Amino acid sequence: MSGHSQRRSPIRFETAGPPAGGETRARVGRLETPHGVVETPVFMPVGTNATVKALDPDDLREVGATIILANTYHLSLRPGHDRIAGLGGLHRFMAWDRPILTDSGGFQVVSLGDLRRIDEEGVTFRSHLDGALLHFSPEYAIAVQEALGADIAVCLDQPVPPHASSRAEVAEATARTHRWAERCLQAHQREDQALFGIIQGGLEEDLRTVSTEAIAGLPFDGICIGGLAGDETPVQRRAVLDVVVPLLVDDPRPRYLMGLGSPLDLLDAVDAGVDMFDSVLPARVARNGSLWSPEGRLNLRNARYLDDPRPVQEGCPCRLCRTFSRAYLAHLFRANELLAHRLATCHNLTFTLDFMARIRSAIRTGTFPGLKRSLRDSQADTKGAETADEGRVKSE
RNA sequence: GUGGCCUUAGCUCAACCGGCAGAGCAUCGGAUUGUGGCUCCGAAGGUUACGGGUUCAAGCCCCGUAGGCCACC
Repeated sequence: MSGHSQRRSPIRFETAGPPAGGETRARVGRLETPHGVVETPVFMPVGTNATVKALDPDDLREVGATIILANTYHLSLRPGHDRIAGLGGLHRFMAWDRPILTDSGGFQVVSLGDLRRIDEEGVTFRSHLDGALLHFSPEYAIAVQEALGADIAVCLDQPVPPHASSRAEVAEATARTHRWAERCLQAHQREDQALFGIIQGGLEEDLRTVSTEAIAGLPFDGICIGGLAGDETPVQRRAVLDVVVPLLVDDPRPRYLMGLGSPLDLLDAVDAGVDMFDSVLPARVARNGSLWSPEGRLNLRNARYLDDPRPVQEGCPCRLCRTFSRAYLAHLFRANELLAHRLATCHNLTFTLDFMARIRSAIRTGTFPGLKRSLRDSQADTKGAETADEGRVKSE
């Protein structure tokens, strides 16, 4: 461990910690990276294939994205990390000059299905593109990410779906994740790229404790909390965060909960003390016709919107709401038009990033607990808007 | 005008020798959390063109009517 204790971090993170013993652990921060500053808590849109699906970089800036996530696994297969490196690196390749974080491919190992074998050396699995047998090791995941050249790389880990795994399996995957974390640190060379380690441990309190201490004990630039945003309940997730975050309370590094994206989930995790998030959720549901608003969720494929001249969300500054009606968007979805994807994605990302901006503002002014209570009581999250309306009517 | 074939869910079509009328698409609703890019799940939808007949039982067999297609005149 002493071998890498000399690492100089290419990022700086300043945070104003909340008063100890207060009502919330929510905090704001300022993350300086080689490609710019990121205000936290932050939501990172996911751009798997070096594109946030349906959007271009102008759209991304317009929706308020300050940092995005791209995917090591996918880009290594296509177009290939060496090709991207030869073309000047990921930032230049995709024409996005702001910060990027690359995921390690660990998640794909569990999400891409059955044909995989995990041993101490790494993961053997089949390409989702052509079925070719491939191998990912911690060292290879780092090499790929160094070639891509994102501002932040993360370790190859072994996430475990809590409900499909025994305690012994979670313990084994967690211990292996720690060993791989050390190998990733040893392998990582680029001085202009940060490296985050990943905590595992499933839903087991003691394993989460062990994992937090193991990862926080290594000289990473940030701490990821993995293995959540899956099939656990919000209560179970919060219980894990209430184990992990207090152990990091004096740790100056950013905390990144991988995979979380629904507004109420984000709110609760910020409250628990998390700084960074990513998720495919707002973009994916947008492409399937679900539009988020303060009143709840609108399914634009529903017949009720076919004659609705109002914008999806009154007063929303996004490309969709400032120009087009619900009726028009409903038509685009039914006609399977590509523009529906772009407009809906712009809206949901605007909504999500604006939501995070409101959270940051509330934290700064000390009103976050009130914001949290009012949002939670309104139960407006991403459930159906009409359902929420009916609930209100019934309660009167 | 004559002959042949046809008419089943909104659409395109299945349904063995007469034995509980189905599918795809469309419609309606739901899902989606470190992305395998038009996905997944569910629901509704029928006087089988119409009127008779035979039969324990008819989408299916018989008669008639209406409509459609093809060929011939």
